[in-house]
Amino acid sequence: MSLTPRPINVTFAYQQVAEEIESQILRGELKPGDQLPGETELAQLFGVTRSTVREGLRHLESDGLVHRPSPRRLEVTVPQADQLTTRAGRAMALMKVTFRELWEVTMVTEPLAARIAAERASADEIEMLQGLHSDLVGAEGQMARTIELDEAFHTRIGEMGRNRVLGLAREPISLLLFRGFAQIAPYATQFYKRQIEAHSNIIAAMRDRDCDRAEKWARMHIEDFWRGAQIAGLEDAVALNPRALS
Amino acid sequence: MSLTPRPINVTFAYQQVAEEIESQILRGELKPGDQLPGETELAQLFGVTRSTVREGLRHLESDGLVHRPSPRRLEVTVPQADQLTTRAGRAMALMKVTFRELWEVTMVTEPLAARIAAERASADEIEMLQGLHSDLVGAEGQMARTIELDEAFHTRIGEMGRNRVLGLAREPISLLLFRGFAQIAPYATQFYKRQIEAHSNIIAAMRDRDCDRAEKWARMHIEDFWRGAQIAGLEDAVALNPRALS
DNA sequence: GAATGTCATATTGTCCGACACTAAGGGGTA
DNA sequence: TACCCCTTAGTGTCGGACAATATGACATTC
Repeated sequence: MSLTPRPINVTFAYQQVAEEIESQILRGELKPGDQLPGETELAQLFGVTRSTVREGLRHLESDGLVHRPSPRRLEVTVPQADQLTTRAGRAMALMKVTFRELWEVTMVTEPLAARIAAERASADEIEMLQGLHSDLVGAEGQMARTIELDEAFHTRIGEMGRNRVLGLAREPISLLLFRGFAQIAPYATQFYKRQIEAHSNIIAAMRDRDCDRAEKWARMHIEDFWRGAQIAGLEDAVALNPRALS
Repeated sequence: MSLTPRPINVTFAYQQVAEEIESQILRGELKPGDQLPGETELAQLFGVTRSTVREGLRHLESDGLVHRPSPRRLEVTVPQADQLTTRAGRAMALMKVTFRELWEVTMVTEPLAARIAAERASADEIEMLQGLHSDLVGAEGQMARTIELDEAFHTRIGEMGRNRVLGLAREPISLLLFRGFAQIAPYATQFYKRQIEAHSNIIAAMRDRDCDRAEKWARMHIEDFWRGAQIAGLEDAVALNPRALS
């Protein structure tokens, strides 16, 4: 006879506190913006000590489900995108993902981002993107600034399609991938120029609301990046931790 | 004159504890698997109380950077995929993303997953996938089980391409999207049959190592899903919280 | 009346000390 | 060696304490 291996897990008090509050948030009984009672009150509500409540709150805080605008206010909130980005990026860095893995996914996300951005971006947004691009052109030679602006360029496109799911999915990936720029540039002299050209073409396509063209140029842009990575011999190199730069 | 709005942030002791340990992990000084000192020792190391250390540890624990195999062991670990999935899924549910957003991204991730799976999966893995599919066929009529198996089918394909970045990116999305199955099936009678057919064709293409065909069928599969969603009027409906089912 | 300044209060961040429970390792026995 | 018992250290939880300070109420000034 086989005993079903159900991993029994003792749930400690602080976990139960966190789970209970989390559950109420997910069930919609607590809505983002709602303010929670003080720690002392929560403690007697749950029948535990304040220390225990605090540990549970740290958990929720780190999950991004609650946050403190000021030390005295504790309110429910929806997890912030940048928090998720940080976490996912950290995880990918720690699991030592390769540039190949990052690139394969980027090959489909960036073209999609460009396509829906071309379809939905406002004229103002396109102009802002043009501004960003101009800054990038002006920053030639300054590696750190170039990377920063390149990232910003792609992030903006990712936001312009008004698809939050895509935004969430592509951000940590592109952040890690485009950091590779620094390692590629020295090897491929034409590289920089072609990146600039691709950016220009993407913006032009967006101005014309030509989704197909925007998508195509984005794809070529990322393909180009890969060629650079190959020249630099980075295909199966481990992507750097974004944190390492800041 | 404009005052630069520098958001002053006091960092509390428990945050500093967490940040210090986190930083050492990210810098590689602490490697996954390493065991950390006890709370009491950490407390005197950092010059704070045990309570303070504990709050910091809860933070790291929730981040998935450390975990306790048993209450007595505290070791460094790389964030687990399912943890990230849960978090991202929760976030998307709370920000009330629509099926359209989920679908748009899925339209590029699943074809990619099928393509690289067809290229890299072992014969055994393809057989296991076939097994999963057979179970799915056998589960006709049982909605909950059908959804569960459908999710598993897609997850497996996502893993078979051996691209962890894709795995991380697509999992929370597909989880949320395929839950919509339950809402679609009642409206579209042909729907179920066509999903089954698509799955079969994907497996067949994988057997032939025909990447293009696998990709094509995956795309058609997801397009089909969208047609179903349109019939059910779900395009801009908010995706359900996965938690709501469990 | 609006803006500014003062003050009392409640709540947080941190500390200390304590205790029950149990996982882990040590030593003894078969 | 393999098994069992026992000691011990470390965790989870508790209760209480205190300084610092955000907050809202109130008083003052223009």
